[in-house]
Amino acid sequence: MTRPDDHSRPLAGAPERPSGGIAARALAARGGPAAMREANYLANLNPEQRAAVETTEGPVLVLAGAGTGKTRVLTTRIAHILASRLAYPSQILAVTFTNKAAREMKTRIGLFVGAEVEGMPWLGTFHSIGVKMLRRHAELVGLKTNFTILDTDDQIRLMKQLIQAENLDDKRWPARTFANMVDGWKNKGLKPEEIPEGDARAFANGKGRQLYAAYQERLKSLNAADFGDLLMHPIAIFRAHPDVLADYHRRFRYILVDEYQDTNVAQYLWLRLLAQRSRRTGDDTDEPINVCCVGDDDQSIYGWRGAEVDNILRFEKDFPGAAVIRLERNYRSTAHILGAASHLIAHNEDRLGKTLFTDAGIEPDHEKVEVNAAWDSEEEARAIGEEIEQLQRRGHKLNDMAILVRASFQMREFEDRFVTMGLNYRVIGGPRFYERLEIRDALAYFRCTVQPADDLAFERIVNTPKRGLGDTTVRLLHDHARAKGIPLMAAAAEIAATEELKSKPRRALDDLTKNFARWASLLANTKHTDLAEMILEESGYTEMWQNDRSAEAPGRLDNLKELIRSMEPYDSLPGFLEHVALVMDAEQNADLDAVSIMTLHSAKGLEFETVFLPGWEEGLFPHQRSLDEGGRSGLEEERRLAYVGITRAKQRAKLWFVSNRRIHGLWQSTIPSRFLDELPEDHVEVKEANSSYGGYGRGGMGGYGASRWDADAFSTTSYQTPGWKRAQAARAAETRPDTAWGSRSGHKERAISYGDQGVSGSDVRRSNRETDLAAKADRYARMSEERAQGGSGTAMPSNGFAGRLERSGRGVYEPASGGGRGSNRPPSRGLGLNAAARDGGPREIEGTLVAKSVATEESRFKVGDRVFHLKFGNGSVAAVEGNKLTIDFDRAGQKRVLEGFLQDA
DNA sequence: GAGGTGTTCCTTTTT
DNA sequence: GGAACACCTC
Repeated sequence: MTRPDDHSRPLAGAPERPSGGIAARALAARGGPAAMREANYLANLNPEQRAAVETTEGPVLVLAGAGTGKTRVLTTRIAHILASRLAYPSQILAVTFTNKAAREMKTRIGLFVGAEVEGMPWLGTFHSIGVKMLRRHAELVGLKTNFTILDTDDQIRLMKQLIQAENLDDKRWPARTFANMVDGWKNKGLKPEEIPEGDARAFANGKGRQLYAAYQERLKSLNAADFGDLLMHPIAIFRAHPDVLADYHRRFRYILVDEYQDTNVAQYLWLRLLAQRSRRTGDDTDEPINVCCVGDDDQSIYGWRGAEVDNILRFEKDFPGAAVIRLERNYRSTAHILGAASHLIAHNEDRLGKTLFTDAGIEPDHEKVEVNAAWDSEEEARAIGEEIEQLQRRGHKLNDMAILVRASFQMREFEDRFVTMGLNYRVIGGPRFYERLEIRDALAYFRCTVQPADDLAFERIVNTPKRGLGDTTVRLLHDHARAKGIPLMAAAAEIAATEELKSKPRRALDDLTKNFARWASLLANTKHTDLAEMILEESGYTEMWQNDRSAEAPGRLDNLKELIRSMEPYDSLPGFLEHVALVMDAEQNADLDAVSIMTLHSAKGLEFETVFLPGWEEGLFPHQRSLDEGGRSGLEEERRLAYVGITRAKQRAKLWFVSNRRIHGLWQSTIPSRFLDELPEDHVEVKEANSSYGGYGRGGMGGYGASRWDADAFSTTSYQTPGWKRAQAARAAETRPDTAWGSRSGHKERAISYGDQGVSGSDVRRSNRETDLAAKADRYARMSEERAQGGSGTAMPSNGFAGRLERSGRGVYEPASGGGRGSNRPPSRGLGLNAAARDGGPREIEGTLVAKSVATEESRFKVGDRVFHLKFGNGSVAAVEGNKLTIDFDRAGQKRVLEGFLQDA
């Protein structure tokens, strides 16, 4: 591993800027050398970090690799600015993406400078700072200062109304899809009149633009803003009102941005407006722009929601003369883990290039990155569960272990397993507290109390609990409200005072509106928690759940109590609601020792002693959809995700892949991820999948291969082990495309080709186990033979990338029976056909094509033949209909399967 | 208006 | 397989 010594080299050809020079001068001018000497917080920094902290003047880009002390640099930098009296706390704008990051920064700066953090009003997330600015200038975009912030759910309901108002089929044009589109536009900073023509046409027969504009109008009339607006509006304000912008220019002396690689266009525009100026202060000198962005292009994993890596790649152009500082000295992981991660990420082309290194050498007790194989996802969960217990027995804390999955459906298997085992776990980033139904209902009540004009909140709870105020009544309210230009609540009150409704709904409306009026009158002089409780009681909401017999009702009641409790720290109901709108997460209890389960995405920024990375299979990871929709850049983002995953580990990274996984309810055979191929041999140990042979399934814990985790088993296996060979063999089988996820075929083909392989009885997997295991060895042997004939399946790091990409471009899977065209068909043709069907063609065509190819063939099996099936083992043919066969399996019972999955026994 | 049944979808997710 | 949603019936 090389150790770059020029830690502040520019990105590309830009003149080197003397790092520290200006800073030193500034320091001398303002704080004097004494400030430097006293600054013992600098002593703990390495030279690169120190440069990042001390280069206070002018634009700075800090490329901070995983585990190189990014947060430390950011916080120390702020502390340094404060301690050196370069700026007051209120003159520093520091933005993060998540509340968690903001909180952490606040805490850590507090450790340096004490109470001064309280005075850092401009440290927060993009959105919270956006709200703050917007509340100050709301009238400039036609809002009132007390505008409400809509969450996604409100947003979708609103859009649905608009779509229906246009007489569009809201099934054909779902509000959710439209919400995503609008989100995407806002991420790009585009107003309705600015969206590309193509986008505008794409939705609702060309009504996209019109709907977007109508939506914005609706928001304005509701005095509401969605998340995107929290940045869009400030941008519009800055552009239209230079005086406002100039005011912020005067205010902020330093701007710091965390996770710069994740910024989207809107955030970028917002930042640039704030940061790009010749600062004209009273003394009329142009000072340089002191913007400091910290990020890691290798950890950019949010492209799919609008993040533009390009922002970080382009930093020097945007801010000429920028100092670029690379942090490459890693303090987190062992050399094996770093070696594996670095080698993997080196397969990406679009990167600024960093090489992580560690000062710690390779110690004998450092474990290599492990690659493990399992038969199916159940075994994977079981084996990982047992390994966790082993580690626990050796004294490791569960809190130090994490399972990082690509997709959340993978979590379930682990949860099931851990529940059975009695192993503590916590799921991070599951359904968020404030997104729960009962919480949202309760919040809607509070919103209506605080803000009677909040129509969306009103609609949400007008008939919850049931009050006999159904569609008819609500429509009447709408009409009345619209006709008179008043909010729903007011309309309700008016209508309740007339004879327009029958007595029952009229009475209900009257009660409801009077209740809200009464609660509102209590706002000023009642403790907010008491009031909240009162509202839930008196509205009948609590009672509704008390009377609910369903299993989740008690939990919901608990959540409501928790909600009231979480309001304690706030001083008013409105204050609490503002917080909730921006902070959707709730703290988890950290006292419990538990394994963390989370997605790779939510693992960014975290670290664990031991990290389990299951599901490294083609199609799942890299995810098929990323490949289909993102092409090469999609693949690269997946690879960055893999990089993020591995670099979460301090001591141990354990990768897993399985041969069979159930996807959308169907069992599918899978092949190891190409990313496994891209790992360097030196730092990786391929574990033997001895569960295939051990007494697995004979019940009892450790039933399969207790030796597996013995010290001996950790010894010198490598790429020559049976495990690796099997992996390669399985991969080689890809040349004859017989796996669903490995192919580029769309969903439709998969569903049809594999439809009959689904397991109908839930008992099958268990009863089938022994068969599976015997079959496994068999199957691998077959694969090896095929591999011998079919050329090398090896893809070594240097060339593996290109090879794999090409190979993934295959045609529709065709069952391998009767010498079908599947394997012989030229890839290009297959791909073209697929791509056309997938991208443009009507779905019907796609279905027909495939259905035809599957259905017209005659079976080569006849009743009575003995057959072998990968999942169900051996059996005999009971009936034949075209290529669909009914098989009496020896262990799995009778199944209907596609011929393509059968072989001669 | 409520409750039961059919249909469709299925990556990642913050604010 | 299963959740979420839409539609349909009583």
